[in-house]
Amino acid sequence: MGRGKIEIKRIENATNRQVTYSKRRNGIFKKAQELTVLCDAKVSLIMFSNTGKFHEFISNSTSTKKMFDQYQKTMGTDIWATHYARMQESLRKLKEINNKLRREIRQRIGEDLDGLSFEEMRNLEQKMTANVDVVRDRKYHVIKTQTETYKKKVRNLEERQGNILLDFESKYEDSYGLVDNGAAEYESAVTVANGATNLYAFRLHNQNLHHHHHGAGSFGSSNNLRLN
Amino acid sequence: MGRGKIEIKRIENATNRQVTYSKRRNGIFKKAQELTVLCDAKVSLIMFSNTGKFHEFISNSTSTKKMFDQYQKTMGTDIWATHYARMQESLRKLKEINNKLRREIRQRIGEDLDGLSFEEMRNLEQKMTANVDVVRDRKYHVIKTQTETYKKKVRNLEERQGNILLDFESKYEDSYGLVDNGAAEYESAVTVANGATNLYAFRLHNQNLHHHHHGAGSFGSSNNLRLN
DNA sequence: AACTATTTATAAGA
DNA sequence: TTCTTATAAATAGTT
Repeated sequence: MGRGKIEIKRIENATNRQVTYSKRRNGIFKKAQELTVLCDAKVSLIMFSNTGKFHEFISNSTSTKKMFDQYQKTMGTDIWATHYARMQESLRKLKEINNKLRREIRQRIGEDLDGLSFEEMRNLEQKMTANVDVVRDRKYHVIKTQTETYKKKVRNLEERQGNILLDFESKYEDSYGLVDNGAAEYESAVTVANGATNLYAFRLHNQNLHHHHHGAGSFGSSNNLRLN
Repeated sequence: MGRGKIEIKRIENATNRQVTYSKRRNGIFKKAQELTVLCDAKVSLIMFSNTGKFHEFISNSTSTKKMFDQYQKTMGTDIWATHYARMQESLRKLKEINNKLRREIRQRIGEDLDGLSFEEMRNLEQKMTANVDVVRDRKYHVIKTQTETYKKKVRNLEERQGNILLDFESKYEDSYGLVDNGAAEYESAVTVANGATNLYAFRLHNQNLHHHHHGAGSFGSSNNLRLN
């Protein structure tokens, strides 16, 4: 249909090809529109030219997304239908689980008990009582552990303090008059600040003294704090 | 293009419409194929007739799925991408809520308590104890209600039974010899079976007797069942 | 499903 | 691109 008959094969001249694409594209769109109206059909027409240019026709009675969905339903294929369905299913299940969890919690805080029989209530109460016991035990365990941790910390601190005192005494025992000297006080403070670093050294030469301290009770009831 | 010019509007004759659909469908498919070859283009053509019949054309250089993907990329990924993203988000949120609910329950059954401080444990225990109290109260309420319902039922049954007996006695008091008669027994059974229907009548002429029964204790400890 | 008188699409040229 | 126009192609109505 034109000045001459053409063979249906790729048009090598790019300009020609582009012109023909444009003309025939309009033609096919017109045909699609006519089919839509004449036959009350739904048509989705998507095309990309060889240069990547995009054009589409869609019957005004529908949308491209609808056509995609309908296509997939018809073909029974799963482009993303299965994925979509799987997500829907996941959502549904999660919501269901969610509701069950919520109900369980609500029952455990004393709401939503209307549907329960006496037996169910009895079971629920028993479970809850047992669970409270577990929590209570755990609580005691925590406070006990915490107390022991504090106890150890206190013991360490006391030991270190004792060591510092001993160290200080041995360092300055032959210059008693300097005890109130500012410089001496400064030294002491530094030692405390560096306590962590020096602690091990202190320990080494006080190992034997420790029992002595303990036995003599020279640091008072250090191992029997109120934290017990 | 035909024996006569036609107006582009819905063809009302169904047969005609179907024939035209068929002819034009072939025409448009041929055009699509020619466009594909001549212009090296990619075409996806999907159509549904008004009767729901499906037909498609796809350039042999591509596939419908590829066209879908390319379409979405071209359009800025916005057909079901947002829908998809929204679902993903919903899923994520639901999972998060779910985990929180699970954790709460696990804590309430005495698991997953490792992260809790003493204070938190104390609060949890207090909450749980209070909640158990609520459940226990509710349990008592249920058993009490249930007991009272049973009590009422028993009272009704006893009353009806008494009425039947009274009725029976008054009916046959002057023909004592018939008590063991089969017919009499049948009558009695019928009366019992129709108890509900006759109950009101019985009640009417036994209203005064009721207190008497009660006071005399002639039906035993009917109002002091073990259900209390 | 085939026929064919017409309409429509479009190839080539401007 | 758009218009023109000769000609090919499509198709409405008919058989």
